Amino acid sequence: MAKARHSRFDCSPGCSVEAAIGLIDGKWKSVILYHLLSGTLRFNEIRRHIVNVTPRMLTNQLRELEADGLINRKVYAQVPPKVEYSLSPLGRSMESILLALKVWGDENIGLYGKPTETTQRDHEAA
Amino acid sequence: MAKARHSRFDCSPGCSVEAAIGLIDGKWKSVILYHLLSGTLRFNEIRRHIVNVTPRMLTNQLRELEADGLINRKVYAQVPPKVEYSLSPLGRSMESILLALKVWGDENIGLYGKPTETTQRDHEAA
DNA sequence: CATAACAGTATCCTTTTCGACACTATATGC
DNA sequence: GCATATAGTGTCGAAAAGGATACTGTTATG
Repeated sequence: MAKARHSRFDCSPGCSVEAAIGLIDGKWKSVILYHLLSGTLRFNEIRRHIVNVTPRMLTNQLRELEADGLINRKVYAQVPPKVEYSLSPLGRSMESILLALKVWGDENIGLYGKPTETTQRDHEAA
Repeated sequence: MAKARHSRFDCSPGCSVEAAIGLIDGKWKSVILYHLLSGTLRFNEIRRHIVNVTPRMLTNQLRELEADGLINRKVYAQVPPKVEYSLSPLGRSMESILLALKVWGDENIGLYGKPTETTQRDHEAA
């Protein structure tokens, strides 16, 4: 977001759904938020939690989350630098959504990133 | 999805969150699913619900949703053609997520597509 | 003296996404 | 005989997103 991929809000009434996911799409945003649910983290701590994220992308995603008011960034005037990221109250208010996504994902998604065949059969059978 | 923008699943344990939103990101997917919550719709009915979507994009998004097993596509051997789209059981299982996104969006997002100032203050005040 | 840790930047490049626009075939209604 | 509705497809191009790699300055540690 912040440069709004989902930015046409004249599509009532589904638009608020779009707008909401617009804030958490972007390759790494939801994972970042998910990890911050457990508490404040420093830049490199997040990096270690999320393998494969480059510093450039991490900065980028964190800045967008901050711009959207979902996280707080606290800089300590130290050297070497210390920067802490934490959920803002607004970010915290997404907790139930993030947890719902996690539960759904755990139940329905295989390691290859697609709903599993068996899952689909389970649902068909139901 | 289907060509997996969110496709690195070695990032345990937040990866299932990513995987789940990976299925519903893509410019129009969540809105489509949201509208299908109310029942089966034909191609042009969806088009009318979602202003601004081009037929090309709508086809594209519907095919990906179908490939991911979230919706069913039923073609009637008629002319002029008749094609009905409906949620699969797997798609239906996302209902609570979609509704949660809608509620959150309604509460926190202004018409410009960003969290409202007042909303952020409300949360700060809380 | 050299190295590691911190929190990033800068530059370049490729891939993906999205939108505009034109076009298809057939049957029905006027 | 012409327009309209159906459910799309095809091509093109612009813009955005994302990845690779190298680099910054300072301090503590060995």
